[in-house]
Amino acid sequence: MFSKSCEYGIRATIFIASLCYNDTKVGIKEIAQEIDSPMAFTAKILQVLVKNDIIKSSKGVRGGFMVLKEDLKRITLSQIVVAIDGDSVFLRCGLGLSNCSEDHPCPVHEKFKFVKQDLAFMLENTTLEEVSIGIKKGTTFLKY
Amino acid sequence: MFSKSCEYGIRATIFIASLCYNDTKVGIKEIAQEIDSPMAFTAKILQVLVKNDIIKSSKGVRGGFMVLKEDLKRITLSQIVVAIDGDSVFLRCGLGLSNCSEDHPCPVHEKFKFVKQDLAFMLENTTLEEVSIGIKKGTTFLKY
DNA sequence: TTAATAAAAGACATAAATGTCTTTTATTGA
DNA sequence: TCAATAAAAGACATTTATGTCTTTTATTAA
Ligand code: FES
Ligand code: FES
Repeated sequence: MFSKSCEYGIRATIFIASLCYNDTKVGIKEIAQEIDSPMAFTAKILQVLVKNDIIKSSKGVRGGFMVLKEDLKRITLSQIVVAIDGDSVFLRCGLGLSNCSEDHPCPVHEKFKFVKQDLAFMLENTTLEEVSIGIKKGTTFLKY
Repeated sequence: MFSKSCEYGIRATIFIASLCYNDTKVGIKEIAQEIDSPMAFTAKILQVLVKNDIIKSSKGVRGGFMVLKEDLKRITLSQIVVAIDGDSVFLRCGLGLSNCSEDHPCPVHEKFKFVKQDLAFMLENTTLEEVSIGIKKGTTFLKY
């Protein structure tokens, strides 16, 4: 469904968000531990998320990553996915034709249309707040 | 969504199926042309589909690939996908956790569940017959 | 029975995704 | 001002997916 990069990116963002209630910044080492991901690789992905205004970062002593409390309702899964993997998951032809359109449909176009719409709708309407609550409460998990 | 292999595999199978009404076998060269795919690579994928009883093949003069008419209703997109990519698209955790379960859900488990179910249902209930009709009639396309 | 044919099989090549390491830059607190 | 810290940046390494080429095997028709 998503690339590894995207999976790590979502997991990292949710973890960082789950800590934002106490305004704590968190370092890449702890993030990688908590989501069980390769540290250096995850760091690269976080750079993209920072550039896309999804998470904030600060360098130096007491630096780290954080999500702004006011962003919890604004940021959706869709924004994270698009930042890392692009919009191909929703828009691409399911059979790999160069462009997916009603004018030149592949044999599964009508069927895939709904699945892709559902996925897009779900991602666009799922906020960071919603998915980070479970982590804070301990009812959902980010590793194993 | 699917791997390139799987995309080519589905397209090839649909094309072969669209010809099965006149019991014509078709060679790899023509298949690759009609679905605009790399010929040698596509040949490899077709080997897998033959092994999985999705298409038939015969070697030598007047040999080629075909789909049995009686298989048109039996074969579903799901079978093709599983043969090539496995069942990870339906079963894997959307965030890459090692196993997706109600007992140890990731933060998007409840949301993804429905999307994955819908996809699985669609693929399991879409027959080769259904998707090859459009190709025969010329209302759907396998390339560009 | 042989030559032509076409898929199967396997070795090899290339590109893309994933992952690691080192150096640089910015920040902070002593 | 300086040393310590941590992210950013960039070069590099490894693995996986994608794609190609050659040889082998099976089939057919002459
Ligand atoms: S053309 Fe293939 S999904 Fe739209
Ligand atoms: S545990 Fe992640 S989708 Fe089920």
